[in-house]
Amino acid sequence: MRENKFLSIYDELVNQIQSGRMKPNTKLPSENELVEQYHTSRETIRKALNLLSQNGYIQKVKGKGSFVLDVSRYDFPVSGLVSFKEIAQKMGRPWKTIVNKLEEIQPDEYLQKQLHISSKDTVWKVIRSREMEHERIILDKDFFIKKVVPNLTTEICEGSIYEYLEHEAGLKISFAKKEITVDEPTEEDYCYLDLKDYKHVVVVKNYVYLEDMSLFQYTESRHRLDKFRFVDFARRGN
Amino acid sequence: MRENKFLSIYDELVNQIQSGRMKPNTKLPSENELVEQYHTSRETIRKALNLLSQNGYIQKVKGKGSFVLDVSRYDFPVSGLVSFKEIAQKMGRPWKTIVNKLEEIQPDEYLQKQLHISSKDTVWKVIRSREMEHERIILDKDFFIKKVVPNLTTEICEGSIYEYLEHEAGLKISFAKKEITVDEPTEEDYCYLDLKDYKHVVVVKNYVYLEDMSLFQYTESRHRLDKFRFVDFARRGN
DNA sequence: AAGTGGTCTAGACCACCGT
DNA sequence: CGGTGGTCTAGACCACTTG
Repeated sequence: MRENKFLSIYDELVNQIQSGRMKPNTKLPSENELVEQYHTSRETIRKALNLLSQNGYIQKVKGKGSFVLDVSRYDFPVSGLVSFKEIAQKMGRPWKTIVNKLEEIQPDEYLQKQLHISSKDTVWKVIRSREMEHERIILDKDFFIKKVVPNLTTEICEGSIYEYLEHEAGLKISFAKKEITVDEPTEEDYCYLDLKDYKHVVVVKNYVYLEDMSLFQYTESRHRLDKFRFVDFARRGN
Repeated sequence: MRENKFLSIYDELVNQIQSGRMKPNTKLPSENELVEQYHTSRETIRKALNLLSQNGYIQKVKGKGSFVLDVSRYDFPVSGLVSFKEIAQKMGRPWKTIVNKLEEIQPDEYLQKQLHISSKDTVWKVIRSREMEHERIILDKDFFIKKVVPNLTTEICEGSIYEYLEHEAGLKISFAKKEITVDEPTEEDYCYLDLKDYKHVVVVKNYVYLEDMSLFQYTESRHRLDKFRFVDFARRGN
C-alpha cells in the first residue's frame, strides 16, 4: 500500500490492457462501476483514467464511456524522455555504446549560454558513439555541470547515464525540452560516426531541467539521417 | 461565463505570464490564496495550475510553491498539434500557401493501409506548398476520407484546413501521432519545392484521429532540411 | 510549527448520448 | 429518460520545505 491509490489503479488497468485481458475497442466499466470495484471515490478513478488517456491507452467519450485503444499500433515509445538504451531495447536490436571521451572542461561561450553558467564552473564533457549492426549511427555529446554531478566514470557512461542519475545519484528530472534540426556534419561527426556520403546529420538538442528548475544537462544527439526516426503523440484534452 | 471556470483562470494566468506582469522565477500566490482571489475551490485552482504546468508556464514544487518559468526561452509552439498557420504567425514572418492540387482519388495500397480504408472509399488529395521569403520550403500532402469531409474547396485549403474542420465542419480531433524521418526527395518534391541542392527532405507524417477513434486524415509534410525545426516538451509527473 | 502542494472523499449539477 | 463523462465544491489528511 505504499503507492498512491490512483497510481495502483492505473497500473492495474494498464496491465489488463497490455496483457490483452481488456481488448481494443471494447468499453471499460463506467466510472461509477469502477468506484465500486475499487472501493474509492470517483475523482480518484478519474485521475487514473486521465492518466490512461494521456498515455494513449484509452479514449474517453462524453456520454458514452471510455474505450480501449489499440496499443499494439503504437510501436514506439510515447513519452518524451527516452534514452537511447530504452529505444534500442524496444527495437530489439543489438547495440553498443562506445565512450570516446570523458573529461572535465571549462565551458566555452556557447556552452555557458546553453547551461546558464559562468566560465568558472567546471563541466563534464562526454562523447559517446552508438553502434547498431556494426555502424556508428548516433553521436551523443553530453554536458553536465560538475557541481551537480560530481562523479562520473567510464563504466557509468557505457550504461545509461539517466538511470544512474535518477536511481543512484537521486536527482529528480522534472522536464526536458527537445529541439530537432538538420545540420552539416562537424569534424567530430566525421571522426566518430560512419557517415557514408551523407552531407547532413539530424541534430537533437536536449535541455534537461531538475525539479528545482535549474538546467543541469545539455545534450546533443547527432544521428545519421537515414537511421533517424522520431515518434510523438499529441492529444487535445481527453 | 460560458467558459469553464478552471479554463478562464488558466487563461488569465497565462495572460499575466505572457504579458510580463508575472515575472519568470517568481512565486505564484499559493493555491489557498488563489482560492480566495478567484472565489472557487482548491481542486479547481489545481486544475488550472496543472494545465499551466503541462504547458510549460509554471513549475510546481511540493512544499515550496509554484514558480513562473522563463517562457521567452521557449520561443516555439509547445503542443504537438500545430498547424503551419500557427507556426508562421508565431515566427512573425510573411508566408503564403499555394494550393497545387485538390482532387478526389481512389486510394492506392499505401494509402489504404495508412488510412485503414478499402479501395472503394474516395479520398481527397490536397497538395500545398508553403512559401516564406519567396522560397517554397514545405510541401504538405493531405489525404482526407471523403465520407468524413464531404466538401473541400481551394479557398478552404488556402487557409487552415484544421480550423475549417474544427470550427466549421464541427469535427473533433482527439489526438495525433507524429513521425519524423529523413528521406530522399520525390519528383513531387523537386516540382513543388525550391530544393536548392539538398539531397534529402525532412518528412513529418501525421496521423490524425477523431473523437470516435477513427483515423480520418493522413498528412505528409515535407520540409527543406535547412529550414526544418521541431520543438517538443516532455515532462515527468506534475 | 506553519505553510506548501499532493491525495482523497462524498456529494452535487451539468451536457451529452443512447433508447 | 437513465447512464455517461466533465466540472465544481468543501472539507480532510498527508509529505515536504522552511523558519
